[in-house]
Amino acid sequence: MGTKGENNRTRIIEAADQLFYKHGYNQTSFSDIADITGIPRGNFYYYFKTKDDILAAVVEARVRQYQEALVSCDNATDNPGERLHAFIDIMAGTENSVVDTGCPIGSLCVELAKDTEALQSKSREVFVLLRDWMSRQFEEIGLVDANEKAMDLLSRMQGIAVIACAFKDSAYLNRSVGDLKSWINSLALSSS
Amino acid sequence: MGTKGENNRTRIIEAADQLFYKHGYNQTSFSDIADITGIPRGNFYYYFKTKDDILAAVVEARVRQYQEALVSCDNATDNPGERLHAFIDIMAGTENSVVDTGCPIGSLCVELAKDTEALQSKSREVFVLLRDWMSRQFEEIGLVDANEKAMDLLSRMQGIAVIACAFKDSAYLNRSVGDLKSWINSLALSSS
DNA sequence: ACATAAGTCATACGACCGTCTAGTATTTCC
DNA sequence: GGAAATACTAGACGGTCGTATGACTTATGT
Repeated sequence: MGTKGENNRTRIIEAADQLFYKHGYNQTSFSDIADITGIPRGNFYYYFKTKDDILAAVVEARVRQYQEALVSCDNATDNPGERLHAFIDIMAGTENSVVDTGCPIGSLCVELAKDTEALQSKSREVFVLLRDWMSRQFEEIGLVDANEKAMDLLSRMQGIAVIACAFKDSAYLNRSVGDLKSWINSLALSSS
Repeated sequence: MGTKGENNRTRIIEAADQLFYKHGYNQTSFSDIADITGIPRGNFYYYFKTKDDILAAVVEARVRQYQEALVSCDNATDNPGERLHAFIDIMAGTENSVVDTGCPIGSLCVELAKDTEALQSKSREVFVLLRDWMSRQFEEIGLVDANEKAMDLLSRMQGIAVIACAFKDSAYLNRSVGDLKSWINSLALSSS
């Protein structure tokens, strides 16, 4: 495949990524993507056979992107608690987007839970990546129920995103991010 | 307005309520509602001028329904902690639906956050009702930050719903409901 | 009883959806 | 330098969407 082909493909994925987040998967049309990229609507079929294929490519791009983010959390410090803090700060850093539109991962999963099972399990892949990484951090802290704590952390972050978005309340988001970090600190203390 | 007219109107709202939950607002068409109710699609315009009007009616119906549920929580016991437990049990009682489709309130709010502001603030009304009621319970417990605790409880319930739904994990939901009740108990203890 | 309104219905509109195809450029390689 | 493969384009298809309208039927009030 030539460079131009790869380039167009990538631009479609990037535009779709934004739009799936800002307007949802079902509410994003090929025309919307065409308007942003300048690539005519009719020839998306050349790059992707179906809209579902675009979703799969977007999810795979997000997985790669979060993998990189987790690596930089890993490199930032040797302390697993601080690593988790660093990850939480990623969400806090996108405060405005979260309040406007919710969590990109969570909102996609919830939307696709109302669609086909195939789309749903695809969208779950990002959550699985995060959960496994979080579980590894809690393990390193020394918790026996690391996997459960990972689910809890994921859950609390999702709850914060939903409520901050529903109430358009960034003050709540910031307070809760602080609470979350304190919770992690208390877990680290109690296991040492 | 005659009784037959009211009857059809109500049947439309009830069918829309189900469908907005199971398939989402945007993914529910007038045809879908027509198929369930048997009322011809073209005919909806008589009862509701726009689709947004149907949403407003559905949200108002949900507010009334939750108001009744909260009254029955109020009547069940004088202990505010137990009242909160009773409310949590409502979610636990719909376990299968939550795992399949998520929280009816939260998923609607997140979906409509990607639409117009008008739809968004309408859908928020249910959350406001619950938050205020929860806040009153925490006040009665004796907490000075009752409103913040109400937001936290709402948030944790939403997080549980999102994660249980995304991972299709009802075991996680049940464990977390238990954790939530313990958390409420510990709040009640620490303030007495 | 009859006029007026409320309720019901079938049909159609224009717009947009995701998908597909037939054809045109462009590159690759013998 | 010409053929074969690859990259790209534009237009059109059948379908469904939310909305609107005009006519028909039933109920209401006098």
